[in-house]
Amino acid sequence: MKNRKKEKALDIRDIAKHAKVSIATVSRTINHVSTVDPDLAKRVWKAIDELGYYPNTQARTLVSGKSRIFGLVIPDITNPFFPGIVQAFEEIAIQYDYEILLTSTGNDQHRMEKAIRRMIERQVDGVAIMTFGMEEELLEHLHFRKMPLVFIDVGPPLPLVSNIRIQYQIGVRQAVQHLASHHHRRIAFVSGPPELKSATARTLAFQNAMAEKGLEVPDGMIVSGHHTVEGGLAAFEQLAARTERPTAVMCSNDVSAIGVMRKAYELGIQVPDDLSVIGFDDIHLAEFVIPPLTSIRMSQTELARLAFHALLADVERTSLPPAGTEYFLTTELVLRKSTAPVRKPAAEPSKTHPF
Amino acid sequence: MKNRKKEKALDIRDIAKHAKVSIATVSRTINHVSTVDPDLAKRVWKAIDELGYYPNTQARTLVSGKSRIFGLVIPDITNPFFPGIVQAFEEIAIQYDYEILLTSTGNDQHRMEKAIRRMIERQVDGVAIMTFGMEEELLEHLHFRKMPLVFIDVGPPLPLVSNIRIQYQIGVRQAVQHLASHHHRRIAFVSGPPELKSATARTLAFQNAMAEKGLEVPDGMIVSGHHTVEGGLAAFEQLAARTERPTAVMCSNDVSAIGVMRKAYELGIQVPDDLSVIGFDDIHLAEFVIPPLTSIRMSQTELARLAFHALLADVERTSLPPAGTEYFLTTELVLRKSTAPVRKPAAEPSKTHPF
DNA sequence: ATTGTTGGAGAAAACGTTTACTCGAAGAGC
DNA sequence: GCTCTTCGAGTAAACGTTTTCTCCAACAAT
Repeated sequence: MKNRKKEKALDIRDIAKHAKVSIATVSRTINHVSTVDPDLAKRVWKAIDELGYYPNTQARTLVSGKSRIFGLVIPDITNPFFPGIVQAFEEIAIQYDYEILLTSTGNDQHRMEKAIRRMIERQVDGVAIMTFGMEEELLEHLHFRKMPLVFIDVGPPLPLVSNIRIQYQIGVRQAVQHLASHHHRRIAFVSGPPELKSATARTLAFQNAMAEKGLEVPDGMIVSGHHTVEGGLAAFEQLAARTERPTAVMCSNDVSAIGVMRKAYELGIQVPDDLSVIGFDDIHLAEFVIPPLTSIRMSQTELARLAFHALLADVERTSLPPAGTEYFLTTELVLRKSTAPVRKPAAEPSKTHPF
Repeated sequence: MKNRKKEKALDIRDIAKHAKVSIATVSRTINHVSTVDPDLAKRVWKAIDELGYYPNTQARTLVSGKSRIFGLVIPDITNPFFPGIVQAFEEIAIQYDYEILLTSTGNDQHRMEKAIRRMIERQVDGVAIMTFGMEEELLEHLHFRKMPLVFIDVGPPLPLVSNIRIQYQIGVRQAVQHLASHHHRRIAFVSGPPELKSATARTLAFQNAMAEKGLEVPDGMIVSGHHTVEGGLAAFEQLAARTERPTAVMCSNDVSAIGVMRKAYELGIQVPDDLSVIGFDDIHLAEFVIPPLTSIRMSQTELARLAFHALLADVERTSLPPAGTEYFLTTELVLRKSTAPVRKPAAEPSKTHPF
């Protein structure tokens, strides 16, 4: 009869009894309410320590209505860009005593919906979404529950949701400028998956920048790399088969850039001498691939920081700025060794080290 | 007076009222208890759907005592090996309706303890730990609460905790054999952080394999790469400065191998012609770096699967195997292009493409 | 017909907290 | 010295579920 499955974990009541105070006092002590007598508090802490008590967050959440959990939805944890963000997000969350419920959707609409549903059921206090493509109905549910929301990159223009807008145009313009100044004219673009809004935004930025420079983008010079290494591989294979091969290719993210570099290498095309490559995201590894990859950088730390604070501002309504704010994140070109001036087509094969 | 902060989310009571049944029936319906009348169940589901009800997991957990959350502790999410595991773990967790509380400790003892504490407070049903170095006291708390535990790689030999033992010796032996058959004698090892048990286990496996082959490992031929690119960089710089430079280097993980390849490149040392490099982990990217990295593979999917099932077996005591089981995961060498036969030291510089 | 069984639905008691609310003691003002 | 505040601790009522228990109806067996 006394033999339950588990020994039944320690209660706030056990602490109260042991410290000879009421449970309310224990609760107040734990929550650092100032009105509790220092002597009593000391007794409580002592009891907590001696007995090895851990408060039950679930019970806490149930009554307080705040779970101190933020959901974080990313498309693909396997793409090194996102772990960087997750890490930064976690670091700041810990500081503020928040927990993260992470989910990697693989760009799958259905999994994303499941994830959001689970997050609601777990009573998250808010969710940051890095991947767009969400059903109206789900969004309505979220909205109906007044769930604090922040969309990173490209979100829907809804009244109360915050957005972090990444200013692609800046970095892309710098990149095109850089390439153009090195006499590149035939510049290809390896885009992301077409259903991903942030990918199409990057593509658009590229097209605009090219137009600004008066450069043409012939048909077939924009091809999807699906934001994966394999995608990059396939994309460049396609590009390389053209009669008029591009002298430079910009990629919608770094891992697909790694893919095109690799395919170029396989085909005996030297980067950067025969082909300039520019990535996007500036993942940590970009600096260390061979040759080091020139990339368009956006700060993962800053992105995470903005997202977290947007959420926080929304849940603690007191602090500014209000929900529905737009935040902006700039991008910039960081030059490394994967680009070079365009060469005369008929030149002899290059020597060895590109740097 | 009626104006609460939020509209107060839907209740199980609202559903009961709307479907004209008792809350017990609603609960039973949701939990698929077979005894509920199909007609009533239909009414309940209809109400749930119409009203857009999401059950409150926190309340559920509170009474049932099961949170359906597993903690997952990894050392560094920034190292691509771990995202692979996280992804596999998440996939299988979702299948079983479990949630993951992920934490990346950065090999920091203190952060790890905090993480574990938070996990206990969140009432996780078990935790998988991929990084060892834990205070006795914390372990005792865990043990005291009968928390299901699985250590991945190198865990403490405790009665009721499961362990997944990775059989390094196999892959390492293959690697040394491979190198030896290509006439390498001076083989260096870039190890991981010395405080990481799994890193020292790999180092030990290397030493044993070398001894088996009758190969010497002179002082200074084992140097720490800290399992990071930067560490690999520094490690090889040190190695390259030796009068007797190694002709091959094995690394305790892939990212440090990427570091040594990069440093070699900087120094004008060709991989694989002048230097053979073998990594460890076989991350996805290993196949795509230049040259493709030969590595010692262990299946991330399998690792995650084993860990999850170990935990699951422990929480649902019915199913075998029991808690405290040891699982084994093999490793194997996967050959790519970063190794080659040792060359005569005085040979001329290599041509260009290694493959 | 009467009594047992069975099966399924509802009532009510947990689960471990926070948070009004209550209440007594101590200090201030007259 | 008496009432009026103020302050801090304890009591009790939530929070949204699951789950045990109770109860009633229906059906089987005598």
